[in-house]
Amino acid sequence: MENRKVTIADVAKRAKVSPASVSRYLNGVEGNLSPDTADRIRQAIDEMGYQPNAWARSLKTRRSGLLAVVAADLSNSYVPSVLDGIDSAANDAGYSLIIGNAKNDQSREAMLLERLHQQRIEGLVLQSTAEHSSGPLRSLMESGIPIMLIDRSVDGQSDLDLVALDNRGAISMALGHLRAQGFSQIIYVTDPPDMASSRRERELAVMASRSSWAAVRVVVRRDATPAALVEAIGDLLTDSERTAVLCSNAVATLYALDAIQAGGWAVPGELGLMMVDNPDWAPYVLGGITSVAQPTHDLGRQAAMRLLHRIRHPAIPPMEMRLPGQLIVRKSTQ
Amino acid sequence: MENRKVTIADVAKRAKVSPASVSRYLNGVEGNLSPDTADRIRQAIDEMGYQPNAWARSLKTRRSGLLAVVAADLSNSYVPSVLDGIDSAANDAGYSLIIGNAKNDQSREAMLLERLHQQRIEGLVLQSTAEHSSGPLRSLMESGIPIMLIDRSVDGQSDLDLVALDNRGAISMALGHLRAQGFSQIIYVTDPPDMASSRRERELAVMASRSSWAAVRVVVRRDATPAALVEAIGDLLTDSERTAVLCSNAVATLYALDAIQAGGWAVPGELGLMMVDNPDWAPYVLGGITSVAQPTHDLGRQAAMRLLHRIRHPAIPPMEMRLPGQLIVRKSTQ
DNA sequence: CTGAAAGCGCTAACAT
DNA sequence: ATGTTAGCGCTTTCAG
Repeated sequence: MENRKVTIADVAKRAKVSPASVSRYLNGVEGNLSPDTADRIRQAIDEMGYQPNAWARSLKTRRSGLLAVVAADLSNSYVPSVLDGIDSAANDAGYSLIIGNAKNDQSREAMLLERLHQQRIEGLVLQSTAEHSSGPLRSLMESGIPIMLIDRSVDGQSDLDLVALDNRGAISMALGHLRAQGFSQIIYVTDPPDMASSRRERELAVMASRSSWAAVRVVVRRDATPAALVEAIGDLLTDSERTAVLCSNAVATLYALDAIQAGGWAVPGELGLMMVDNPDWAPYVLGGITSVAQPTHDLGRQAAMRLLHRIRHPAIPPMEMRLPGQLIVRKSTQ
Repeated sequence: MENRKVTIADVAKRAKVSPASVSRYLNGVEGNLSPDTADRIRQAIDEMGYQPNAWARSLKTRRSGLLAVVAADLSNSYVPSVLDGIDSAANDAGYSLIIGNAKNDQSREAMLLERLHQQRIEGLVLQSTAEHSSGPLRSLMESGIPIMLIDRSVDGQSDLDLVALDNRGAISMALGHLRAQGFSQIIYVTDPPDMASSRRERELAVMASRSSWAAVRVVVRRDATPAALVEAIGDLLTDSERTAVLCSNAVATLYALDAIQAGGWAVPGELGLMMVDNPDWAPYVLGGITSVAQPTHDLGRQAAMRLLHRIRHPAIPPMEMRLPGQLIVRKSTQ
């Protein structure tokens, strides 16, 4: 049955009722239909392969059933996992999900946000590429479209909701574990912290620990050459102290693994290793890499649920939600 | 400026022109406007923070600017990579992307497809969970909505486009490499092949190789217990022949790594290992795992570009596009 | 319980 | 070059 242009009117004609009744049937309205008409309508719909047109409906009801996620970088394994959580909550509520990939480019992010605004999304989950709100983001806010920030904040303490890892807690958990394992020197490997509050928070927490425990010697940025990390590790290993590398996330860990392979150091014999994040390969590399797992799936789910709640109750004040990491001890620090 | 309900009519009034002129301005129509009116319109739009309403536009033009991707399982690392490719092509063409996650559940997939149909997507990229076309999928086809299958076919040689890895070629590449490296026994580890033609194609290619090279001794399904794999490997290792494990994808490899860790075998000393797929951790596990890389990003891009092409030219006949894998030799097979 | 009619915001003839 | 008008397909008063 060719349903290219089957409209509610066609169905109505076929069922010998008014378009209004078909609409009522479709929406299961209270003021019920007689069983007879309902039947005829159902039948007509089946026979004609009718599919309601969501645009027309949206135009009238001002609800699109569309949520959007704009991620900083799709190729970071953090994102798909969070996305999975968002998707499941969104779908349970009958929403579809539009996805945007900013590719770590602020102007691209801005363009995406503008497009989504025109698409009349009902809510947005944003892992922002920018420190400060762009024009399109503000425009979205002014239109009263609920926005949930994840992973990273925007404009510091803003008036937007935020769901993110408790970065300070995660770092202190990691450092605590390393200290307990007898490591007395730490090399912290991180991405350049600009543009991502989460990175900055982690790095700050690492630095702050120096006051209570003067063990952190080096912070290496991933924008340095790989050789720089090899050298940094090599330098510290001349000491007699036990040394560990702590990585700010999974991608930074791959970078560190490269250096460790190049340097030929034994883990955990000569060098400890752990990371924030718990990718699926963590148990299998070097016999298992100790991790502070982020509750990524749950984080996405929470964000989406909160967003959906806010869509229904716009008045509730924004809040910051910090999810705890979970220490998973493996061979690389034992 | 509160732009909740700024319409083209409001802008028109403010700019003292007709709605039609504003529309013309928005769409950069040929029959040009005088620089003066254009200016007034631009100004009015700025001042009022006007955002065109995509639904209304779609309703009229019958173009939604929406593409959809429905993936079998978002948590498989294959998907985000392909998605990235699709996203970049879609965005370049000004389309937004709706994403659906079937979670390996056919009925969930069917529900998603129906929702997308109502959303009036202009095209669909589908990694199907089902062997055969569901009602909603057929309905989509009958409505003339272009569909690109990726990774897996549906209904065998169907009348839908397909973009996928050249599985036979990939397997023969892998086997050829193993043979050249002196391995004389192969254990093939795969997911249960039901519901995914790609898995079946790979397994068939492995089995077919037996006629020319009687080296493949065991095929282990991931639905067996982990212990089964340990046992299978243990059994074969009593031989004096060189043995390798070949995994059908990254997830199966994690499973095999578990067994290898449990068995305590040295790679590549006692046991070779390689896989189809090249996840970001491949270089770092066991000193590097030999891979046949899938061109995932390119696969997504090709699929999206072909889809966009088909949207413009519905008449072109469907075709099957097979992308070659690429052998990346690492330590695990040397 | 059901129908008639008025739009939602936009575009595309058709006029002028 | 610009304005008028008639819908796109649906929901929703308001009557009956």
